[in-house]
Amino acid sequence: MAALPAETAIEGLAQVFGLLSDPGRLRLMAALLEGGEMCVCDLAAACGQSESSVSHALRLLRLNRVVKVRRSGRMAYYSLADSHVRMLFDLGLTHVAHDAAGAHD
Amino acid sequence: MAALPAETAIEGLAQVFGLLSDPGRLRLMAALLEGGEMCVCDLAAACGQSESSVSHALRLLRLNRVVKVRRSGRMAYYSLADSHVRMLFDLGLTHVAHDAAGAHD
DNA sequence: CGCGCATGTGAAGAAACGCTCATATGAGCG
DNA sequence: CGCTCATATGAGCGTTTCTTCACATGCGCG
Repeated sequence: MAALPAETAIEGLAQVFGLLSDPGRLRLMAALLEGGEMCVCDLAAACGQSESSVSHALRLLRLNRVVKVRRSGRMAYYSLADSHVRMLFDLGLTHVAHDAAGAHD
Repeated sequence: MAALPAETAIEGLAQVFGLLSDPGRLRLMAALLEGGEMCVCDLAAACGQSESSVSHALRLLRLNRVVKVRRSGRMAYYSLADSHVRMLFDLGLTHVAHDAAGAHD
């Protein structure tokens, strides 16, 4: 990684932030931040989404190592894979708060 | 903010991360992180985008207080509004690096 | 003082995204 | 053993988002 590592990095960043740009996925992550570990149906109920869309969303998050899954019988228990999400949340909220306080469109 | 501040916060977070989910905008922000303050045409040249799309992108970023503008004659010099972007960048890159190292799909 | 460059904006087409419906797999239970 | 529940996946559709083109504004220069 010498010439333009920025290019690959930029693409990766866009992908990661893209995962965080959907309210539905954000709710799932927020629920996991609070609940620690939850199964798909509880997640769906807690976030007010269909189990299908939750499953689709979790697949994306799983493929990007944002969440991890533990299986027990026919249940799948999801949890956050690392602490980056919490930091990203807090940092994002800081900007949102600052933004709302300052001004907006 | 008592009952469900989460809902408003979630929407705000999604919007902020949505701004960061586009490679074009990310490149602009990266250029500003390095260059400090740049005009639209230099930004367009540095990021390999049309001046029009740069102008559109900068408008979004401006409306969300991510960048600020200083006008001098017919030129418009843009710079980052605060340090959140740099922190978000670093944190995002940490996840990308960790993700790439661990595994992916 | 009119022409050109830097920038800003609106509209339209293309592409990406998320949601829902239908269906598949696999585990537990009667 | 067959049925049902929890989850996973694929296809189709509606909506949003990005890019481009065309044109508007405003400053500076000859």
